[in-house]
This record gives sequence, C-alpha cells and structure tokens, in this order.
Amino acid sequence: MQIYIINLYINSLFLLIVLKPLIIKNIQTEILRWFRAEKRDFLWRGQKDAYKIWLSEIILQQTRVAQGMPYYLKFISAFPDVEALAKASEQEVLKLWQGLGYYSRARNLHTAAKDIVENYNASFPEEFEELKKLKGVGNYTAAAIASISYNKPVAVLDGNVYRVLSRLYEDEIPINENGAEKHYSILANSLLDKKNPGDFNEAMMELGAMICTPQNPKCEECPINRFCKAKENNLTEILPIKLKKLKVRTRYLHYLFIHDAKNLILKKREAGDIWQGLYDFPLEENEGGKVKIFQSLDLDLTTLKKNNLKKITHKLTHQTLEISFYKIELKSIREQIKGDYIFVPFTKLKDYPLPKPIENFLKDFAVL
DNA sequence: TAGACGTGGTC
DNA sequence: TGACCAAGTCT
Repeated sequence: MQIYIINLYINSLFLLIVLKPLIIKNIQTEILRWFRAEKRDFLWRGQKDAYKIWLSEIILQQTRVAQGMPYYLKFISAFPDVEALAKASEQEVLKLWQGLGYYSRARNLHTAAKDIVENYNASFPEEFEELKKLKGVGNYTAAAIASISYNKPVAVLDGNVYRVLSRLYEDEIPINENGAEKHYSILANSLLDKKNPGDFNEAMMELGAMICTPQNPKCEECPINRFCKAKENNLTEILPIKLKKLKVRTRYLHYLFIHDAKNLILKKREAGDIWQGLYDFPLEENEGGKVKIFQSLDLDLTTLKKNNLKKITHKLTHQTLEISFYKIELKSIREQIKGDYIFVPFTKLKDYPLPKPIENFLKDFAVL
C-alpha cells in the first residue's frame, strides 16, 4: 500500500515537473513554426516601432483587419509619428476616425499621444505597467506593445487567445465571467514562450483568427490539434463558453435637417451618450408631438412628417435607433435658431466628424 | 463591476 | 434575419 502511494506521488510529480513543461515546449514550438510559415503579411508586422504597433492595436480593438486597414494607412500618412498626432486637434483625429466606431478610442489615442510627447519625451514607455497608464491602453494593448516592441515576456489576452486556451485545455470557465480574465491570464502566461514573446503573442492571435475560429474551426490544419482537449472530446462548437447578458434598448430619434441656401445646422455631441465629440443635426428624441427644441419655430412632428425625407433603423451594440430625418428650409437660419448650435457652410462639412447615419443621409442628398 | 460604447461581416 | 462576433477599455 505504501509503495503504491509512493508510486502515485512519483507519477504525478513526474507529470508536473517533466511532462507538462515538455508538452508546453512542444506547443510553443508548433505554434511558432506554423506562424512563421503561414502568417498574413500586415504593414505593422516585422517592425518594432512602438508608435505603429500602438496605433494598429488601438485600431484593431473589436475591429476586423479588413475594416481597420484603411484607417491605419490614413493615420500613418496623416500622422507619421506620435508628435504629429499630438499636434493635431481632436476634431481632426475624430474626422479621420469617422466610420470606424467606438470613438472613445480616437479621443483616447489623441490624449495618449499628447501625454507621451509632454511627459515621456515623445518616446513610448517600455514596461507593461507604465504603458497601462496611457489613456486607452489596457491589459491587452499594454502586453502587445511591451512584447512586440520591447520583447517583454507578458502574454496578451484577447478574444482569440481566450478561445484558443478554452479549447486547448477544455476550459469551461465562461470567458466573460467575473474573474475569468485572471484565470485565463495565468494560463496564457504559463504557455507564453518567454524567449519569443512578441512572435508568440501574435501567433496565438493569428491561430485564433485563422484556424481556431469561432465557427467551423479548421482543426485538421491546426498545428496543435494533437494537444487539443476540445477537439479530442468534440467540444469545439460549444467552447469557449460566454455568458450572454446584452440588453438592447430602442430609441426614437427625430433629426431636423435645417438649412438655408448655403448653410446647415450641426451640433456637437456631448459626453454621456453615443458618438461623443461627433456632430449631428438638431435632435428631438421622443415619440411625437411638438418639437420642443425650437419652440420659436412652432414645429410639429406630425406636420413635419409630410416633409419626412427618410426613415431608417440603425443598430448599435446596445441600442436600436429608429431615425427619422426631416427637411426644414429657412430663409436665414442664423436669426431663427438659438442655442448651442453651429452654422456650417456645406463646403465646410468635410471638416466635421459625423456619425454613420448622418454621413449616409448627407451622401444620399448629394451634399457630401 | 456590469454595462456602455460603433460598425460591418457572417451564417 | 437576428444573433453573434472582431487584436478591449473605461467608468
């Protein structure tokens, strides 16, 4: 009996000290080998300029490469370095970001650029903790910059890595559960190739994006399929587990396209709502009745519906927007409109960052 | 800390 | 077609 227990102990010790590191080493080797042979050729790859890595990482947050690529090119061209970006106005940055969504990324990008120029002598900090102090740089982006640009051994944890880890280890802890980040971060860091952290991090993400996809993963082509518990137990379709708790509310927006011969009215959107810092039309948000924002004009939405130009549905992550546009032509808008509105010549519209529905509306009417 | 924050692609 | 997702972060 004693011998049996001792054997068991030795076996598990062997597993822990010898076998596990060996398996991890194998996985690292296979992932890196695959990555170096199969990786897509992006402009920001193969160089370590922290500015470019940072910019690409911010743009690619919650965004597909195909969607972000043109924006990366525009930004690099307009702002070749962090000083150029810092010198720009927030409106210029938002204008360039127009259409990409999650506009806080653009505002934070600009804030961080100014911070780096003013407080870091225009060069990026190298340490994970220091990078995280930059506005808009969280755990993921700090790890990406630190590992790719400065070879620091910190594992990135993005949607791809969560998925790869959950499947590889058949881990059923929901990836958006409280405490999940810490849990998966430990797994990611234990798997990280500390000698090639940048390449390995990119390799994990590339694997998740190209092979270990959310639907129809290409397990037969996966370089680590022989280590994958989810594949072995046919669980790739249900892993990773994600709790769903998204509530979508519906809002009814009535936009007044008020103009005279040469100008139209815009308003800068403020904090605490969608599209902060972008410009839209005078907005009445209710179900109907009198237009309250311009009582002097004595407008009624029911009457205005005769001039209803367009009605659309625009879906955001958390809101469904039922949008109506009304056209109101006035002789001289300056005298009749009071409040926090600006009068913009049609010729200057190109300088103003606009939410997608506003941009589309103006395009439809050949104003843009 | 759970919820807010855009847009476009996919099945 | 609606639900889910895509290199997350902030408050």
